[in-house]
Formats: sequence, structure tokens, C-alpha cells
Amino acid sequence: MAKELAKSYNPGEVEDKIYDFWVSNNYFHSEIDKDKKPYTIVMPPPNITGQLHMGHALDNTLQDVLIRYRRMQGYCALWLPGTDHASIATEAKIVEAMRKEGLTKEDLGREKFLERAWKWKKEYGGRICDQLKKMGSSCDWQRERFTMDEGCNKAVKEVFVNLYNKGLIYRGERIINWCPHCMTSISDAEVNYEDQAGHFWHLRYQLADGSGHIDLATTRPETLLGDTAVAVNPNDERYKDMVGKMLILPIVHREIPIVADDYVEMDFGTGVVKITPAHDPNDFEVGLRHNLPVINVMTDDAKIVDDYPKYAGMDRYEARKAIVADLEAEGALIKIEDYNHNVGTCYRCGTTVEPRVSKQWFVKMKPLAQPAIDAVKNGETKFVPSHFEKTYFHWLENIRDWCISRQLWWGHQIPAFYCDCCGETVVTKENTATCPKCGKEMRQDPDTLDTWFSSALWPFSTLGWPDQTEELKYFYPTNTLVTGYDIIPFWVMRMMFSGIEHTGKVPFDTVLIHGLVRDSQGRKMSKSLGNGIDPLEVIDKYGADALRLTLATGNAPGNDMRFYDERVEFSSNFANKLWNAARFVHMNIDDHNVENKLPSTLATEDKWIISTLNNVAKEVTENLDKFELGIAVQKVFDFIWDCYCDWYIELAKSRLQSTDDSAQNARQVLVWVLDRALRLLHPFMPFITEEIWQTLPHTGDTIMLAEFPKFTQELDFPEAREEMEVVMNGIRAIRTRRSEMNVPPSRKAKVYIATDKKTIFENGAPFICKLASASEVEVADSFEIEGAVTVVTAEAKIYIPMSELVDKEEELARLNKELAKTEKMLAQSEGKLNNQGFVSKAPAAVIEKVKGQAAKEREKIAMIKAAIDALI
RNA sequence: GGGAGCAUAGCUCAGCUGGGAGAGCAUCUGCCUUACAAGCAGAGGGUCACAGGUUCGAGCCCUGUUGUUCCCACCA
Repeated sequence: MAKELAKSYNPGEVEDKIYDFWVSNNYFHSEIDKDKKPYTIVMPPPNITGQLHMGHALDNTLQDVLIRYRRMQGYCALWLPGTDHASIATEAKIVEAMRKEGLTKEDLGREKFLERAWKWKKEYGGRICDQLKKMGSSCDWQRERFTMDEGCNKAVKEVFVNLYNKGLIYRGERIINWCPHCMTSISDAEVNYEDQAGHFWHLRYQLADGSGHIDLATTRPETLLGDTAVAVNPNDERYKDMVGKMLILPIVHREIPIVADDYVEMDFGTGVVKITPAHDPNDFEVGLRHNLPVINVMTDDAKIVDDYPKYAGMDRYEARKAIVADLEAEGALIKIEDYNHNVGTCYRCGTTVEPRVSKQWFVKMKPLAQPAIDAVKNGETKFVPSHFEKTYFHWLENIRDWCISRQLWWGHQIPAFYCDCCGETVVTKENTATCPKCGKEMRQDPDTLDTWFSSALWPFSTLGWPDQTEELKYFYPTNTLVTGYDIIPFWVMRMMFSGIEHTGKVPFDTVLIHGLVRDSQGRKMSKSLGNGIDPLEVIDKYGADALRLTLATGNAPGNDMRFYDERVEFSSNFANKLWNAARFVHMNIDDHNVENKLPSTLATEDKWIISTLNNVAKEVTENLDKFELGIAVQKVFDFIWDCYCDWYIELAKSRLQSTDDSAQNARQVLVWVLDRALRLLHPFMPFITEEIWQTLPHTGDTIMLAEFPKFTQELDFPEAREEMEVVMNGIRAIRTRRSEMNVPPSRKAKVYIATDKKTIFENGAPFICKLASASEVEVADSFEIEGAVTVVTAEAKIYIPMSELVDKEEELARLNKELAKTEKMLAQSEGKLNNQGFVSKAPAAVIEKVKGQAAKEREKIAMIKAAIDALI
């Protein structure tokens, strides 16, 4: 890599080159190493149909930070990537593409269709991985998996057969959510409810014996065709005598009974509900309780079935109009009312879901849910932040059986076989089956499994399960699962019960939950709003490091974040700042032979920066261990910008010009500290840190594998830090005062420092000259100076004789203001110290701190008073 | 209807187990000071939504109120 650094940082020139360097050296790959502790993250597999969006960018940034951090700490860190076949989403896209060619699934047939699908996978499945590479993701591409690859298929069959044999998978006629557009069943979790404007149609049904009528209202008159009862509450006095009587169903003219059921609320509407067991989940339950017939009135694409010739072939909304018209003609329609209600829609295509009775495969959830609840309750798996455990519990505690069959072709075909002769069912891992009764070839269930069925096995199927591979033994259970809160019910929960059921172990010890990335106005990014920000465009403009830093900063786990360009711009400014610091270091070391190690003699400022770094390393480690990534990166950021760039480099400048050892010492410290700072930053900004690190004197081949800095006692210099703080306080105070008086830095002035910490200020004199525009510094116990600007810190009274700038009155006012402020603070401190409760109950460290504050405040007050006296 | 989150500077947000309110952007002032004007040095700006409570001490813990967002359920 070039040693000559360009004037400003250009991520575009650097990032791809560095990524290739990492990949070609196989740094992302991890082999089992029994001498190391494993640290494993399995990537939530993005859909093969997908493009990288900000959600992925965030999710993968967090994962990469964690994995790089652990890798640098010496763990055998595995980040296993992969993609999801996303059955419904992918199939929908392919069908759509075919539609444009005038083709349907049926035209092609299953086999040809699947060929197309695999071709699609080949074409687009890799795209998202390439995009992840742009982000700098350090995943082990050699272990990349796909939810429909051979291994996953093996695991799926194993699980299906096991659960079937245990009676935890069954096939049955139940009411399920049906998407008439995707033409498949979908699970409860895949239904989105949205408010829609609709109507209430008030209807009148006549009693069969002619003794009266009953009024009711419905939002879905077309389902009337499938009504098999009308229900009232058993305690409803109004209808008590009618229960058990028969009604004539308008239009259809079928007789249906009036039943009594608690499900009906007396005070809603007329307290009467028409019951359509085939097309409403609640009605289905009522039907079961009262043994009502189930009459399906709709086809797969939500058209009326042939049994009703007048409406046959109409879609449900056409039929609604026709039926309402006929009801009116028959005198059964009393009135129409506007009404808003929640309607279930398909989470993939948005079509209104049609609840419908059909024969499907289900997973019995109750027995599986309990151990998954227990595992989180007893802390085997923790959520960060922990309040998401409530979401998790809520789902599992109220769970219903999981409908897992889908009327789709793209997916894992259900390993169940039927005998067309005798109706026998065989569930097997084999690809064919013969009927045990008739000996005939059996027909495999044409349906496929819910995508999430294979995703649920992802943490262990990717490591070789059901085979007891070395990988499985070493890397499983995995450590951290990183995902958004919106995916808890779909995925986290299902991985949990699957892991426990099939491997006997929880699949991960921590679930790190992040929020959504929203647009600058706080809206969800979505295709329909067109407000999505493409991470790849951001990378083109600002670089992947800047994007990563933006996503990792200023956000607490689980909280949504707003994304806007200014934030990325600021991040890229930081990259440039760091780049220039490195340029500065190079300017000073390139013509000298500089080793990357600490010199034997350290100046106070060297000890200060080293010790500060040392403590930052400690804190950052603690924060990362607690998954406080935002806080961690903020600390590294502040260290680099404030401590290293704004102070240490400036402090070092004068020394660097000398020709003796101190210059060489400063060079070594500059290099040594920069090296460690780069390491601390590397998990967050991998590209720029590698690029710079390679140009510095270093040992090892890549910063990726350099040790993550850790706190060491030998490098802790608290006294040096205090001394530097004293000097820096002085410098800051002088700067503030000069700035308030609008004195340009070019106008130097001699500075007199009255202090009892003479040595500290004498040592700091060069810095005061350099950084506080002093022409000369004189230090003594006290001075008698007329007409000087006075600056007071807790440790010193500083005079700057610039008499022409001094307005005695203003100066006095300023000092008095300062005095009042300090006295107020002292009063507070003393108040605490005089408070018996505080002294007896507060921890010793806090009491000491307050004592220290009080002492400083007293000193400062004395100094200000002396300054006032001197002025008068 | 049930549950959860949020409410801190003009804006967007941090604030770790309770121990003197922070950052960026924006605003204002002065600076091309031996890397960086994508920069440097400063300044102003906050009853931490409101009301109680616990505590020696509350932005942080508890209760309630208001506003807001989200999740779940859902009345036909």
C-alpha cells in the first residue's frame, strides 16, 4: 500500500482494494481452533429477491462490529453468511415476470418453473452478498449457505419427520388466512391489519315459522351464501325465545338455526351475528361448538363457487354488489351505514386476506412454546434491551398452531406422501414412498413449507445439523443474534423453540435488537413512499466507513433512528480528520527511522495521552461487552478527535522541531498511540483504519488480526493526567478570555502565572506559549501587576498585561460575576458536606469528590478575590 | 380493549448500576496557527413533558396525568 497519503481521504479508491486484500488472504475464514474460544454470529439471511436497504446496512454493521471486535480479542470468530429462498416473495416475483411474457405457472409446470426459480436464485442471490461486501462485512464466505441448499433440506426433512412422529405436526381442516393473489395460505404472523373504510349492511331475516324476524348487520354481505346459523348471546332476553328456531336465509332461502353463544356481545349492534364458519375465524369456532356445517363459497382466487349459479365466477367484491342489490330487491336490506374496520391484508402483496377453511399442515405450538419461554425466563438467552423479552413472551404465551403448508412451488416440498388408492399418509425423509397397505407408488404432497420453517433451523442447519459435525460441536450454540424488533415473532421465537427442541440447547445466548432506520422526517422507509435511501448510493458518495459510523453512532439498542445526509457527512468529516492526522504523523516520521514502540523516557504529555488511551480502551471494552456500541464508538471518536488531534498533536508540534531525543520520542509516541487508536476504531471503520495502519510501522499483516487494546496497569499515569489537566485548564481559560475580547492569535502577550503549582506550569510553559498565544510565560508565587487582564482557574491566577484592552469596570464586573458563580457552587458543595445524611450515607468516593470540589472552589474564590484587590 | 417505547438545547439524538446536564447540526465571534477551512479557538442556548412519592441526593427509581409512536387483539 502506498506510503504517500493523498491530501484528503478518498474512500472510493481504498475500499474495494482493501476488501480484496482481506478476502485473498482468507482473513474472514475461521477454522476450528480448540485453543481459542469460539464466538459465533449467524447472519439473518437476506432474501434472494432483495436489494440491500438501510435495515440490512444497520443490521450488518452491528454484526461486523461485534465479530471484528471479538476476532481482534483472539476469539475464533465466525460470522456465517447466507441467503433465504423467501418462497412467497420470490415466487411472486417470478410469476410476475412470467405474466409479462403471457405465461402462468401452470403453463410451465412445476419442474420448468423450479428451473426458472433456481436460475433466478443464481442470478440475483449473489447480488445482495456483493452489496454486503461493499459494507465491509467480514463474514466467512467459504461457509455461505442458502436456506434451500442440500444441507438445509436435509435438516428440514429431519425436523418435519421428527415432529410428525412426536405428534407435533398434524394435517387438518382449519380456518386459515388465504391470500387470493398469492394463491396460498399464510400464517397469522404474515397478516397485516389496516383500517379500511367500509359499510355496515343491516339485514332482516324472517323466521321460518312466520312468527317474526330478526335484524342483524354485516360488513361482508357476500359471505351470506355460506351462512349456516345466526348467533345471539345466551343471556340476551330479547332473543331468548328464539334460540333454537329456524330462520330463512335471504336469497339462498335455506333454513338456518338460531344458536346461543357467548362469543356474541349483546350491546354491539343488534346483538345478533350471522355465522359463516367457512370464512371467519370466530364463526368457525362458533360452528365447531354448535356442530354447524361449513360451506365454502369461494374459489382459490376469491370468486364465488359454481354452487351459486347466479354469482358463480364473480369475485368477492362484484358478488357483494350483486348480493346487496338482490337483498334490497327481496326487502331484506334495511339500511346501509358507513363503517371503518380493520381488514387483514397479505404482508407480501397487500391483498385483502380471505379467511377460509382448508386442509393444511400445522405445528402444534403449545408444547414447543413453553421451553422457549422458560429459556428466556431463566436467563439462558437474554434480550438486549431486555424489555423486548415482553414482546417475546407475549407472542409465545398467546400462540396458536402454526400453519406451515403453502400452496407454492418454490420452497421445501412437504415430505408427506399420500396413497390415492386407500388414502394412507406416509411422512418420510426419502424422496419416494410406497404405500404400506396397497404397495402402490405414493404421491408427494405438492405443497411447500413456510419459508420460516427452514429459517427457524438456520443457527444449526448451517453448522451441519442433523449430523453431529465438529463445526456444530464447536460453534453451536451461537453467541449473538442481531436483528430488528419487527422480526421477533417471525423468526427469533421460532429459532428458539426449534433450537431447544432439536438440539437441546438454545440457539444463541444474546439477542441484540435494533430499531428501524427511518427517513429524515421519521417515516418508515418504504417503496410506496419512495423515501428509501439506498445504502450503496451513500457508500458511493461518502464511503462505507462513514455509513457504518453513522449507523453505529448516537443510537441506543432497540430505538429507531433517523437517517439523513448531514449525519453521514459528519462521519466522513471524521474519516478525513483521521486521515489528516495520519498525514501529519507521516510528515514527521518518514525521514526518520521510527519504531512502533514506546520510548524509555516519557514526557508528561506522552504519559497523559498514553494513559488516556489506556483508560479509553478499558471503557470501550466494557461498553462493547454490554452491547453499548453507540457509546463505545463515541468514546473512540472523542479520543481521536479531541485528545489525539486537538491536543496531543498540538502539544507535540514544538517538540518535533527539536533535534534531540525528545523529538524522536514524540514520533514514537505519535505512532504508537495512533496505532492503538486505529485498532479501537477498526471494528467500526474497517477500511480507513486498515489503510492507515498499513502505512505505519507495524507488526502483523493486517489490523484485523492485531490485538484489541486492553487496559494495562503499567500504562496508567494518573498524576501525569492531572498535571496536564491543570495546564490545559490554564490554556483554555486564557483562550476563552482572549476570545471574549476578540484578540487575534497573532497578537501575542506575555503571561504571568501566580500559582503554588509552579513546576507544573513551568513544564507547561511551552504549551501555553504555543496554544494560548503567549509570547513568554513567567511563573511565581505571586505578582504585583497593574492593568492586566486577569484569568483565574482553580490552580492559578493568570495575568495578561494588555492594558489598552483593559476596561477596569468591565474587568471588575467579570470577576465579580465569576466570584458569585464560584461562591454559589461552593455553597452547594458545603451544603452537602454539612448534611449529616449525605456524609453518613453517600459512598466514600462521592464524598471525596465533593470535598475536592469544595477545596478547588475555595482556592478559586481566594484567587478571584486577590485579583479584585489587585485591580482596585 | 391489552402491552411496550418515547417526551432532554432551535433541530436530530446520546446520557452506563441514582452522585454537579452532553454531542452533532444550526446560530454568533475570532482565526489560512508547521495534517485537516470537510479545519482551529471560543460564545450563547435546557424548570431534563406535568404532578406527586422514595432517597442524604432523581434526567435516571415508583405512582398518576398529558402528548406521541409502535406492537398485539378486535364487535359481526
